[in-house]
Amino acid sequence: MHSALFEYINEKTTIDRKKFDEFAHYFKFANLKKKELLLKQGQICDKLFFVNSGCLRLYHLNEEGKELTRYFAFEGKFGTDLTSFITSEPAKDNIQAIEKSEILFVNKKDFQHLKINEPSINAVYMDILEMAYITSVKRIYNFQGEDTLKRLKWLMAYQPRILSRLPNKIIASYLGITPYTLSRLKSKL
Amino acid sequence: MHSALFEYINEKTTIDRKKFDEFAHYFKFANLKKKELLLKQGQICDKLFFVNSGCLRLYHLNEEGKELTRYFAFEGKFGTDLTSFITSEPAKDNIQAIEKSEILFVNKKDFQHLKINEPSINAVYMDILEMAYITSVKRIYNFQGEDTLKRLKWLMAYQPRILSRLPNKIIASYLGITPYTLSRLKSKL
DNA sequence: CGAGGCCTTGACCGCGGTCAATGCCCGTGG
DNA sequence: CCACGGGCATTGACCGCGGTCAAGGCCTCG
Repeated sequence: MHSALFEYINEKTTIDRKKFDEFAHYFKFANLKKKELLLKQGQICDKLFFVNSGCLRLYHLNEEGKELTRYFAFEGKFGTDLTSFITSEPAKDNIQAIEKSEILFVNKKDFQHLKINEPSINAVYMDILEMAYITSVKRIYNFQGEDTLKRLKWLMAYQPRILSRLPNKIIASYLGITPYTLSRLKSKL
Repeated sequence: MHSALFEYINEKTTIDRKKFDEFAHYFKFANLKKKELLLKQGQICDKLFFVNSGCLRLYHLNEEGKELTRYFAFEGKFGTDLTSFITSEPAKDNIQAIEKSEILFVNKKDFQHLKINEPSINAVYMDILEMAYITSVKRIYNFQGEDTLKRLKWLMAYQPRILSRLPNKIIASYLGITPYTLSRLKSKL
């Protein structure tokens, strides 16, 4: 149940299984139905989620009611509204299981305790932050001054899983375009 | 010369001046002329920069030769191509002093040494990362599905310094629009 | 005082959004 | 197991935002 998490941590830093088993119980298990919501925008996000199987997405509704997807977390990855987790301010995003999913989750309090007492967890948090930052910056490059066709091609090149696995409606909201435009782009290939 | 840096660190964590003075020499001083380049895109960024006075910007040229600004670092802030600093891959951005500036800079090697041996520096790095992440995510919200007028209004509300201090050409490249459009937007108020 | 860069404005145009219609797929219940 | 309904994908017609290009005025700096 916790082995994917162990592998994740063991990849980022060095930890033996015995040590891991001592604190693994802080990470609780949950089963999610398709489309189940883990967090609503406006709530404070005080948990980290680790995806065992399935897929989470972060999205929000803007003023016009348009749905905008910001991030996907697939199996073997962490996902959360990090901004809210860091600042304890209301989250801008909803967190939703796109597919039937199995996850582990940990409280912010427990996690901070671990961060101080377990060097491996501190290293993992640093890594989560660094990767989250790098991913965000890539998206900025992609949005700033690139047309929709380039954005789609970038997605094809670097995140093909998203294209093959998720419905067009959600892909479009991730690219910041309408499903109509995405459909036309794909026909141009 | 190092007092602004001391204040920065002292704000994020607790440190006494004596301790600070022991390692402050790792942060070297430099004087920059207006428009001077600190880093060219394609080089590996192995330094952190702290702005004592003036202003740095990060920007790159895309395939069509259009200039896109990603970030500004004003006095009292750190600025660097964090992605390249973290991964040691070639930087996507140029780093340039927009105005005559005074900065401190520290090598990645020295900084990593400090990060391990000085808890305050470790805390500062964590804070730099968290703030950089949060700032990036805000820009994503702003680019994804918002029109140019909203982007400008957001800038007026949250980063008025940029508007009052920097030339329109650079502001436009930060917003991902042309100077022509920015000019028209401003006339609409 | 001259030259070059920046800001502004007008004319034009094309990309991408909106709206409507159609067809397809898939899940659900009889 | 089949029939139905609703959501998703596609496509056409239309339009408006924002980009491009050209021209003119102003300010700055050499």
